[in-house]
Amino acid sequence: MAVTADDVATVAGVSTATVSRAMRGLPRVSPKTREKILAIAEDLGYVASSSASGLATGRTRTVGVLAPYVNRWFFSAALDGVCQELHGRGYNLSLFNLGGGRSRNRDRAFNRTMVQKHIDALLVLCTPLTKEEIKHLHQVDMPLIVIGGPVIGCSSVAIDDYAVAEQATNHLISLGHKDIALLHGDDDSALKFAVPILRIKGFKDSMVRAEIPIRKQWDRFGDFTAVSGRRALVSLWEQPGPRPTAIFCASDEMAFGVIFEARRLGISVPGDLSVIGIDDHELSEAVGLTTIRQSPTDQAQIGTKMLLDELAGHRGAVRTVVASHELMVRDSTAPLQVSRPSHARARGPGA
Amino acid sequence: MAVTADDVATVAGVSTATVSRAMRGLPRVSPKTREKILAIAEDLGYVASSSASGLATGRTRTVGVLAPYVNRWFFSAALDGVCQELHGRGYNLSLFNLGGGRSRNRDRAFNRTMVQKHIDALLVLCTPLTKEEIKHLHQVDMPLIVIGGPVIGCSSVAIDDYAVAEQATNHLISLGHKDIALLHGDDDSALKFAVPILRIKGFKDSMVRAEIPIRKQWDRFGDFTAVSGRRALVSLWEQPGPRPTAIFCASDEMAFGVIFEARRLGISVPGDLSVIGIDDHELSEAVGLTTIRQSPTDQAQIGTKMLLDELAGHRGAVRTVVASHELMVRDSTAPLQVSRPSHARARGPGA
DNA sequence: GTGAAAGCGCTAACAT
DNA sequence: ATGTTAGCGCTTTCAC
Repeated sequence: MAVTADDVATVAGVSTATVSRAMRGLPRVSPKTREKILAIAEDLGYVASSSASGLATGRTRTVGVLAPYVNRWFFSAALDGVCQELHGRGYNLSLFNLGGGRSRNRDRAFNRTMVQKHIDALLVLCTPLTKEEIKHLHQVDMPLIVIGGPVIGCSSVAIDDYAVAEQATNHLISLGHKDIALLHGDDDSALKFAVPILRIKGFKDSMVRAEIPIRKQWDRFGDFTAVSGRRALVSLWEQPGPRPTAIFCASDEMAFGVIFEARRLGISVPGDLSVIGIDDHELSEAVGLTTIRQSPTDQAQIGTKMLLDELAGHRGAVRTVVASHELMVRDSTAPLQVSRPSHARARGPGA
Repeated sequence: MAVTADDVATVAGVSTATVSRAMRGLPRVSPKTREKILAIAEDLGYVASSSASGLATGRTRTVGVLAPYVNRWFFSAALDGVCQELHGRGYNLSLFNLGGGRSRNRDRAFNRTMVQKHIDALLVLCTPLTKEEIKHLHQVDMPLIVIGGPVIGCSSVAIDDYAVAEQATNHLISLGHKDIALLHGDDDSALKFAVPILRIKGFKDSMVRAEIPIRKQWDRFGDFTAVSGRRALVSLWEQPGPRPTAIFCASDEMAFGVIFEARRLGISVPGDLSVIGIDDHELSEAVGLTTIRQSPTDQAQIGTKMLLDELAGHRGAVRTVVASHELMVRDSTAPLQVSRPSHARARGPGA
């Protein structure tokens, strides 16, 4: 089990200092000795203890990732981006999951503790943070980047959520729609997470600019899941009065829910209802969902690279970057049918 | 930055040993002293260096997770399970992503190196491993568990993939289907991963037992993604000759692809084609997909618990467990229509 | 180019 | 109940 640098040194007939230098590719070791040491290390299965070198150098070669979820589209895609970048650079990844809805405060403090003295840099994935938490993060003096949403006082890599929502809404408007419902996400209202708010604002401003009235009765809350999308459509269709001809969904997963439920209710998409999402989820193409593409993987990769560059000594490497987005027009949106039949049921599911 | 146990000790007027005991809740510290030390530590923002304590104890309080992907359903769900269990137990999670398809061998060796001297236990997520890799894992003498698939010589937590495939197939057969296509996953053939193979075998044995001929021309390969499901259906429908009335998909994501593409092609599900999957993906209910449910989250949680129990001194805690599964009948499967119209196109997408 | 020695910050016997 | 002391395994001056 415990094969140490001493063991290698003894076998090689050199000192541990030389072993250390040889293993890390430092100069001041003759090619011959290095080769010999490397061979012996390989042979003995020697791997430097990260605890020991961490203690000696003050560096753990580990980047921490703070995430509220790990199994939702944005977060798992971003995690993949982090892994990709960390890879060849020889860094480890330490994952801190805040556990989304469940177990709020106590665990958060716990995590703050765990983070310290353990990692060289921290990447925060689109987490709603309290003011106090932000303060704590700054106290821990290490490179820090936020992915997927702006946080005051922190550098971040994210799309311009306001512009994205605006563009999505304009797409609907340009197709002639005026009766547009809004399905917004708001899964952490207490913490005032910026992303849902920005998307709502983008939608509303766009409507106002086009002089289209926003109907409050077509406003629905979702939690970024497909299930909440289904619920929203049902409640929209159950309510008396006129019905929207289009719906702006703040995320693709909610848009999926709307589309799947529409099929059940016999509502034709895009015949009766145009649906647009935001994200370009991996299933969106297969579903034929019109959406605005963003790449959490790319964003996370960029953020990780900045962190690593900063650690490598490039001061100022970590900075705020606005990531790109792109409208993907597919089959779920269509021009408004001027004279369309009333929203009668067409047929049962799958018929 | 560097507030050490010494600092706390000095302020508190005690020795570092007492600080260490107090911080870790060990006995042999008077309640008064403990309280005082805890207060000062809190005040100074003291957190023990994990490198230092790791070096001193030989334990890092970190569990490693080895995964081929982090952004696919099974893996991200499992990761969530690991996080949940690790949480309150004060353990950290170190993530090693093998990077799925890209960059095969070199990186794998790299990871093996990183793993050692860094973690106390290892959880392997459903990874196709070479014989040599398995050998290496055993050499690293630490608790080890595999989630989601059997690996020779290792304890594992997984469903009985053979039985699951059998049950799914039997469901189709019991509905009267005889013309059943097979869409199997096989994303890592070179490494002979057991799961796809077991699922294929379960399907075939079930067919043979029911004395139903297996038609080779209805066999399709997929890679567990929706896109591959779409492709499979297209090629199935393009080919001349009779068409299947049902399709067994080795994963829900591939089944999604089949269903979405069916809609495009005007094939009614389940009218013309019954579709069954395996997994019970988070979107399956919304899609109305009949499937066999498994919970990677639960499996990972069980596996992690065993690992932690073993580390806590319960020898024999790590062992092989067969996880449960359950048939979820929804809207994508139906009894065979004895006299059905030919597979004519019904209408365009979304119409 | 290589070695000796002094830590890094903690833990764990052993004293007291 | 508390302090003293000796490492844990590596890195890093500083000599040679």
